[in-house]
Amino acid sequence: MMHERERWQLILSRLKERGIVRVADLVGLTGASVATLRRDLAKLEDSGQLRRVHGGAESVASGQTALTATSFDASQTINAELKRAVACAAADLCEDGDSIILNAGSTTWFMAQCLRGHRMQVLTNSWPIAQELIAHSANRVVLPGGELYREPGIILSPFDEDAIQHFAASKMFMSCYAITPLGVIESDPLIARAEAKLLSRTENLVVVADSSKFEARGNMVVCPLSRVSTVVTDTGAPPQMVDHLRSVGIDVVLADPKQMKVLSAA
Amino acid sequence: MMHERERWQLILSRLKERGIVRVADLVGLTGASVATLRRDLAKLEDSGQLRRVHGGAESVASGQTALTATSFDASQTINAELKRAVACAAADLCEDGDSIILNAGSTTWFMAQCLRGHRMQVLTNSWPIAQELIAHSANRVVLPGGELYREPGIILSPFDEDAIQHFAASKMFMSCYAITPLGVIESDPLIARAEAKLLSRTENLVVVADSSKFEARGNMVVCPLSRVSTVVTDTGAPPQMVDHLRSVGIDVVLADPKQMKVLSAA
DNA sequence: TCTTTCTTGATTGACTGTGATCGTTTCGCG
DNA sequence: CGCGAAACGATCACAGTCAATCAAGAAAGA
Repeated sequence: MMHERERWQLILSRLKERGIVRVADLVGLTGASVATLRRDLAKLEDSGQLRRVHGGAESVASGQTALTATSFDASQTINAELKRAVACAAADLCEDGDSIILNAGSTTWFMAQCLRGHRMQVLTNSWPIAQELIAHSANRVVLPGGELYREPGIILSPFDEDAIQHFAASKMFMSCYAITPLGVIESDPLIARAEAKLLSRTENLVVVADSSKFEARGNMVVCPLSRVSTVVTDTGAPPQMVDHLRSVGIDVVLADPKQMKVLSAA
Repeated sequence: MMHERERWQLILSRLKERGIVRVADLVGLTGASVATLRRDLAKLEDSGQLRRVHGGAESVASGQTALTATSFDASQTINAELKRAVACAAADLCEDGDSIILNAGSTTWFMAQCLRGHRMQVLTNSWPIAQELIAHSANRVVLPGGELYREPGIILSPFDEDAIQHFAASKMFMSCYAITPLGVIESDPLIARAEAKLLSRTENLVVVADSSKFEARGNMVVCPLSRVSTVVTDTGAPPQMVDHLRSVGIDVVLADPKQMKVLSAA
């Protein structure tokens, strides 16, 4: 006999994977009866952890917010090796005593893991990054005000007044949806706005983007390339794109995922 | 025969491995009787090290960091029963759709646990409360901007500009250091200031304070009693203090820790 | 040694979660 | 539009679990 909470965990994890579950599937998955599973779904809906639909339940995240951002755990698995290498190389650009900004993103989250030994001031609008830094590093953490969106773990605010207007950073490390000759691209207007707001607190923008980010996609331009000081990517980046970036005066750092260390810096 | 502490260690380590333990499992694991193990679980829950559920107990930090555990171990052990009763009674004052404020405090943290079924907007400057609400409830969470202080898990900012200036709450629930005829008392000036700032976003102040909070101590007055609408405390509160609060027009709710439900409301 | 206190284990009645069975509602297809 | 199949909510009986109580044993102190 499986415990109630175990079933809940199982249901929620399955829901996270697929976005929707059917009661019949859950019967096979948990071994419980349909009546019990219906009760489970009712309770989980009461506590807001899913939304029931006819035939099963769907993830509450998909319909709850207007954000198009993907769930954090999901994006974490895509190109994890590349992102880790890029994050590691970016972390090498930091020094103790710096004040830096990390926007919400999987690459910056990997970067936060590389900052365990550092002692800096870090401004971030990402809940998981703040969590990582507070729990496992000596860095000071500053947060912007706003609503905490559950599923992407991002703090967003529609207002301009904010305590972070008093924050001055030596560098901002920005993870993005894509980077093209038009500039740094995001897919969601609210997120783009939040990143632009963070960007106003520094003059030095370091874009961290693994080589898959050089495809043109997305539609919200956060800032033009002229605003970018440095791009940290991996050795798989398209050479003509690297050349172009360098031709407009951007430092490009290429991290080798095999060696997990910096190979070249323009 | 196994010693009490050995069992506790065993229970907690098992809880760390899996996210959940059943009483029946523990019988086989420790050799003790179910009655003893129930008592163990009750004690461990009182000290905040796990959460009892029907059939056993689950990890209090499912997917969370050690932050909540470390920051609340100290205050959680003090009057946990009273605080839980007070928190539960205070949660009954909330309705779905409300916008409320919870300041950082152990009583308000217990209260957050009572809000699992609710659907409200909650503004809080407490990291562990935000964590609890995001992970286990359907409530929306709003955070003020500022620095996140590690050990108490509080977000503080020396500046006035903040996105929360756009927040309007129907109620604020305030946990405090003490409450005296002079008003609501805190021990730290920075915390007092943060609470005063939160307080400015609502007209309705509900102070949640177990009966031990009526001793005069501390030195920072957050606000006078005239600002207080309601006090939620337990049946152990000094009668003359209850009378005095009522004489100045404050609603007093007395929660009975034995029955875990509201007995009287003035 | 005797007493006091604490811990333990068994018993009781009440409660909760579970699964099966109803009748009803909803969905999908012709 | 109407029909059948599937899904749903309500209800009931059963099993497992819970809190309270009491008695027995162990540990600590006088």
